[in-house]
Amino acid sequence: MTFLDKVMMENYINQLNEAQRAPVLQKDGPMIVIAGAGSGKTRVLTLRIAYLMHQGVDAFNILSLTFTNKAAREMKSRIAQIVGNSEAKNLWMGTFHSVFAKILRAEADKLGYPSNFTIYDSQDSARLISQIIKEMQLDRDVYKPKQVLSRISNFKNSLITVKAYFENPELQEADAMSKKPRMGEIYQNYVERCFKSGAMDFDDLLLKTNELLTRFPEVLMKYQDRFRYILVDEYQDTNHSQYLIVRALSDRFQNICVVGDDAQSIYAFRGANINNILNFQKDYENVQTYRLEQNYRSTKNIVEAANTIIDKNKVKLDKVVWTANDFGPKIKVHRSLTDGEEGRFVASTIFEEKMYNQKMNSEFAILYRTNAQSRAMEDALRKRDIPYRIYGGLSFYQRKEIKDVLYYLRLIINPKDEEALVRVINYPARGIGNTTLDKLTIAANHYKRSIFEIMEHIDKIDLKITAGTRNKLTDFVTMIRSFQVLDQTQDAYQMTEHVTKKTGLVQELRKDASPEGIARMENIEELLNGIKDFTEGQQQVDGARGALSEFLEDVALATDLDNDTGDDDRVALMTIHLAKGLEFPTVFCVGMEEDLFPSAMSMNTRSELEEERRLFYVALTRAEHQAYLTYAQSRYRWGKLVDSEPSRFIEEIDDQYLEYLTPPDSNYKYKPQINSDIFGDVDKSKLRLQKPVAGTPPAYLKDNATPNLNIRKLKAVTTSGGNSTSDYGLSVGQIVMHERFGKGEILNLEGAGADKKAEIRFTVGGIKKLLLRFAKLEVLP
DNA sequence: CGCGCCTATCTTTTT
DNA sequence: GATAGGCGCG
Repeated sequence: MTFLDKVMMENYINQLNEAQRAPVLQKDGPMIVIAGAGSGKTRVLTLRIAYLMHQGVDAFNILSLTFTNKAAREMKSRIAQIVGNSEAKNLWMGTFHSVFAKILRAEADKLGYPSNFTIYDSQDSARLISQIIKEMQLDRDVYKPKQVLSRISNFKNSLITVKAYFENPELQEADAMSKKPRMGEIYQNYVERCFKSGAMDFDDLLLKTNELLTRFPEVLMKYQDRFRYILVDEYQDTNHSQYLIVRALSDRFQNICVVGDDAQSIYAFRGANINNILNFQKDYENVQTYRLEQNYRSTKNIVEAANTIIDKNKVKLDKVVWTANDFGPKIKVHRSLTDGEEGRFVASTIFEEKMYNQKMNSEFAILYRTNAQSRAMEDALRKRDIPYRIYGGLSFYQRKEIKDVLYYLRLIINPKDEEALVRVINYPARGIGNTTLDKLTIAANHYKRSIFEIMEHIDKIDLKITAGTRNKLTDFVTMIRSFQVLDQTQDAYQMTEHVTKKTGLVQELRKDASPEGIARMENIEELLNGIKDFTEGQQQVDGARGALSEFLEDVALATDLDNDTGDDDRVALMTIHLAKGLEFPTVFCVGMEEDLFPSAMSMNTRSELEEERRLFYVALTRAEHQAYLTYAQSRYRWGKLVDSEPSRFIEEIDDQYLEYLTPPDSNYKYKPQINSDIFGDVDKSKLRLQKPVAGTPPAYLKDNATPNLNIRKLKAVTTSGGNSTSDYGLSVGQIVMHERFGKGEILNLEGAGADKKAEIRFTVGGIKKLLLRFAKLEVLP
């Protein structure tokens, strides 16, 4: 450590404010940093790691878990600037999934997995579940593949293995009550099939890590000793499985630093448990708590408006975010007639800002609740010739033609990968149809082998497959085998080029001369270019030769955000979820409508609604200078024009922070419809959105109820509409059944009449507060 | 066995 | 409005 280094380090630390400095300087022991939006937490994490290294901690002993791989890369390069690249390289940094996938590959044999195991994406999992349901001849309307998958995912994230499931009568009872008595069998089949295919799904990466650390104490010791300092970013979004991994690894040295913001917890739907952050102080001894409350990102107007939103939530940590920045312009609210018009408003606003104020495209972000909303925005931006980039949604790697290539590559690395095999065995068509595939699948299940292994021994098993077809199967096996030989010596780029040619994929695509077909061909070219870049990049790293397996690992866990080079000037379009952690001078939050945001699926319980509200908080706090909230009176959903009402979130912001660009909605839900004055002058009092009055009937009971009433709403009305004053016949201690959450015990009842709520502890999913008006509960004896 | 047409369902968010 | 799966015909 030279004198110069020391001065530099001190210089960096002196640039921090007092609140930021404290967690950087505390070297040992458990600590939690509650970091408000825009409070510079990335700086704190970066400097904390740099300072640890400065104090002599070996980079190999530091594990830093981030939310995206991009965040990890950026942090690493910032640290490299301070401590030098050769040291920073040795840091363990990445998402939970990528870090533990790496560890699982190293230890795979202990769990009976091959080290080249495939990582199934959600699509693979869904297809497999769907296939299993079909094989078991179950009713697809009762056993909805997506629902089944999400239940299995919940099991895994709560560490409920198949064995644990069958040892737990309550879980089985809950599934039986919801008319899915064979859930356990599906779960078992799914797990077996994944194992047989040498595949782990996303949840397995965490579940199997837990299994590894519990079953093999010597392995746990090894990694405890390796990761003497652990840092976890976005701790509020960790699920139970991740929580246990962190606890186990940090147990020996207790040098654990978690950073998060309960107000930005938006991943409960995938098992994230906000209690992990709320209860951190109880989990370790002598926890130091730090609060970063000064926002450096946004204007006073935005920070204060956001505070008023989050104040509406009941569950939160004590924290007040403030800023010394200017007040800035008010949040602009805009209403339009249709989603198309909304798009045109956004596009022309961006156009004018660029024209008159010399703004760059990259200064704008358009954020929405659902991916489907991007289309209207895209159309409008294209018409104005405004370059944009969509993040997430149907990402590049999910395009059909790209996946076809990737499935071939996956099969080469792991021929047991059944999802890959099924996808490519007859594409391009080579005369191996469904009948043959069914026979192979049955044999594979019977012999508990992979389909590929059955195909290798096709001559020794009598499957009533004709000689002609048998030859075709053998040809296919030979082709894949030849690829595997090549893979020993060639890099990912050479392999992919070879595979696309030899399999006939390229020839197949060339046949299609339509614009779409040409676009598909261009996508393949782009994929090849991407792989070339990757390969060349890898070959700069020691110990890597840019092999195919390295590329696939990268692809499986890459997010769209990870591939953002950020070097071209484009407007960013993405879901609010994806926008977390990012910031933009101007943010358009579009589709601010009831049933869309908050989502119709998330209004059943207070906790769901609070999560939506936190999501809105995240959206608003992405803006540095100017935020727009826009909504449409009707929009295309499922190809049909549907009426909509402005989001309750708009009215939850105090008017002093808002500027209405259009008169408020004359078709607003609590007011009678007046068609004449949409564009007319309106008096000042009308410029306020009306607050709902207690006792106002729910929107779906009004006379001109929209025709898109979904089943859930109808049921809610019929079961509870007439008896809003009754006590629902419930009492504390009763065991009840909920159609979505399963079995639970009533812990507490509060409120009265239409507002009566029950606090229920569910066997799966934990404690939830439900509004009895909506929750359909069945009392169990 | 392959292809094309029909339909149902999807839309909440993602590693 | 897109896509995946089912079904029927050649």
